[in-house]
Amino acid sequence: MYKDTVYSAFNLLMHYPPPSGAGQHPQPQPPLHNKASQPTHGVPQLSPLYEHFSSPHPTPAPADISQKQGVHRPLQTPDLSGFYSLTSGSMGQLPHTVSWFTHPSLMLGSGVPGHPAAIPHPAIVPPSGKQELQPYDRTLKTQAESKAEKEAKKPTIKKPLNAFMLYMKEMRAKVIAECTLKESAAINQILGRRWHALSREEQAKYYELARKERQLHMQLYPGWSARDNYGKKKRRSREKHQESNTGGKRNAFGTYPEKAAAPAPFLPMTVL
DNA sequence: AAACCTTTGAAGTGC
DNA sequence: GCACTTCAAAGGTTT
Repeated sequence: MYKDTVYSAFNLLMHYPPPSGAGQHPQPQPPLHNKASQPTHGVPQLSPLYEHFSSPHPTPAPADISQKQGVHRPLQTPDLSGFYSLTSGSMGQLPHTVSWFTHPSLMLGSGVPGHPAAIPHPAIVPPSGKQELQPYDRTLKTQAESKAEKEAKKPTIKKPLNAFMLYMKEMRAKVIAECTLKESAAINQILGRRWHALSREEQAKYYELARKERQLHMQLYPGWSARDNYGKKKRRSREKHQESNTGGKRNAFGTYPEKAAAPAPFLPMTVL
């Protein structure tokens, strides 16, 4: 049950209280994304991403990576999720592997014109692994159906991760290890609280990293829009969620985070 | 099997 | 310009 995990997670939350006082949370950075200012031509300049965060063990440049069969590079498996992640860097130092593992251009995967190699990147995911239609029914399909099918088969270019998503990727394992929880919904609640507990400077690092990720994403996929992925997830009816309107900001599922994040009312005082 | 849950932030839509 | 919606990740849970 979600309640159970949320309640157990609450104990952990108590160790990471948000800054006292409403409105004391670090405010999101001003929009860093300036579409008009982004270059839309030429070879993407990748170096800033690798230079931004210093590391005692510098990550090889992408060109080097593409040639080496290094330990970090999974050549056989298409599932790169483990590599598409911030490494186990501490809060004070962002991992240096973020960008070249994160970014599609560096994975030389499909969807990157000019790259003959075919190492897929998590941001470029194949359509659902459903079986292809057999030849016999091809003649029965209309042109519109064929077109729609073709469209559905296109690999999906995922949205670049925002600052909080990058933070979650880095910290998830740590939180899981601390609280033994695995359920993402509960973990994410904890991460949300910790995110608010970060100083402005600490958050700024993730905002900057996210900005660079967006910038590189735009350079690689000039015509890409978040809209391209709209409607790819089927959703069940959300009507049941909308009745509990508290006036707060509603999330994607029609629920209200402020309400959901409230501590369990019947927690034993001993754990508080 | 696929959506849901849960978080924040970016970006899209509609008025 | 504002309010609302969708999707990014993740993995256990629910439908």
